[in-house]
Amino acid sequence: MFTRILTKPPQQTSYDCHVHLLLPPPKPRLSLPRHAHTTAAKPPPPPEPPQDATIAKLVIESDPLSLSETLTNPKFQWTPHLVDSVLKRLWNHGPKALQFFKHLDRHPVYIHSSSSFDHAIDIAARLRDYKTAWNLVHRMRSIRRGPSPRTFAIIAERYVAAGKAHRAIKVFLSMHEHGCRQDLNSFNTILDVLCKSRRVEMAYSLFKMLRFRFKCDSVSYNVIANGWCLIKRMPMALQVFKEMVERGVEPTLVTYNILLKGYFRTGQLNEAWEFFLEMKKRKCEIDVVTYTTMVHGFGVAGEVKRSKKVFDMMLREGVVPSVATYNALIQVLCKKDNMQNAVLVFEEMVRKGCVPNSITYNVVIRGLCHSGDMERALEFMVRMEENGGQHNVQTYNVVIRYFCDAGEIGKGLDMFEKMENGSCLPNLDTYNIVIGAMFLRKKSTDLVVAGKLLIQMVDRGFLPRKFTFNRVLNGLVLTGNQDFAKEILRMQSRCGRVPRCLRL
DNA sequence: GTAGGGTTAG
Repeated sequence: MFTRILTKPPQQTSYDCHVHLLLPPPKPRLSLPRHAHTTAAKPPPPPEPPQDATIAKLVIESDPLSLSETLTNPKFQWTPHLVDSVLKRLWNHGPKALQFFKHLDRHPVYIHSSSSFDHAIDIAARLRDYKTAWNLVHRMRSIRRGPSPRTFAIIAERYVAAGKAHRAIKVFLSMHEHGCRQDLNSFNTILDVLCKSRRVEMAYSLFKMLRFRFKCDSVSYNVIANGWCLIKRMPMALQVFKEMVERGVEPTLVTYNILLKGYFRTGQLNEAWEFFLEMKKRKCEIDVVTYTTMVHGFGVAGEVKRSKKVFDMMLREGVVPSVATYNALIQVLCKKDNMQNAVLVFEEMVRKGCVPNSITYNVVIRGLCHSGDMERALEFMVRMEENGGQHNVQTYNVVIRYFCDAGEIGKGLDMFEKMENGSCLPNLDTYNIVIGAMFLRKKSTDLVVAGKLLIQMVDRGFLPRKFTFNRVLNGLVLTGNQDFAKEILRMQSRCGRVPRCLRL
């Protein structure tokens, strides 16, 4: 059945309206106004200062060869903040982001700030282009803009994420060779990077090896205890807590909150409650984080009543709920109660003057999508924008996913298209969702779109999984698109570890 | 931006 449909010749279908999106990028539409050519009689009004979104779009659409010239146009008033914003906008188009950074680095007057260097290094390392990353480190040193401990934390984090935890530790140990001092803060940071990436054993060994050299403090112990909690090894977390007390380092409220969260993570609700009571008994100054942990912990475990009780207790005790507290409660109601109540709490927080953030909106939108109410989900998307919250990639991913799951592929693709226009670039998840959806309708033309999306994502510095490549290749071969399949096969062999497009 | 709470699905 499947192959019979797919071997039919491609037909013109309604989705063709989306295809233009996936064709080679259009010629730059954003050209600079040419005031120089206007008659001298009336000087034109001063042009609007270019915003980061406009610049990001310009960078994406412009030819790399003319980019340098474009960026040196005196119209652009470069500031570190503007450059950082543009880099953030281009986060999901790493090669273009680096192109932008490198071209602007040749600007006759403007000099990149250390924070822009850090962003660029982060982007290069995320693309696993370590050569570029280190070149940038040397460049920033040569113009005395760093590198800072922050720079090394970024590089270490990227190495760990790429499965190179040992390189990360080497980076930390060699910081001083790059003119950056090792201190307790940077030690705590490397421990945290390892722990957050679940390399807790390694962090603990490093900690035991160097704890006297750096005179470890409560932060170091908290980082390690939190690491054990993250991988649900409460006995180890408690042991670290014990060691801490034995060595005369005073546990803080942060320590208690970490352990409390650990009990919830491991599903030990009674222990969590006992621990909370103990905290109260010891006159520990319980704060909003403690309560948020409880509201979330009980709620996601299905104990909605207890979750609400804790929320009320918090109000009685005069602790003011934060956005995170409301987000926790709303999420709990979305998942374990019903959407009416979740929306009621949303309205209540607004009434009380607590401003919902993008996480709040995304939680509500996801809940509405999940309950099948796409219409209200879209209403909340509008509301989000009206209240100054920009849709982020998570917002789009949720809505696109649910449209596709509901079989409304066209609406999903419309949303995907809207993202590009609204200056929110798709990330790896988005591509996986949309490419996956191209197999649902069993249409031969959908597979061509899948192929084009695959090429686009590689161009933008994402490495698709082997599974994705094979799936698209098989689909194209089965539908008689041999030539296109060959093109994708060539791309696959080219893209290896570092995408070709990175070589500037 | 040295540590703790809130967005991912099945």
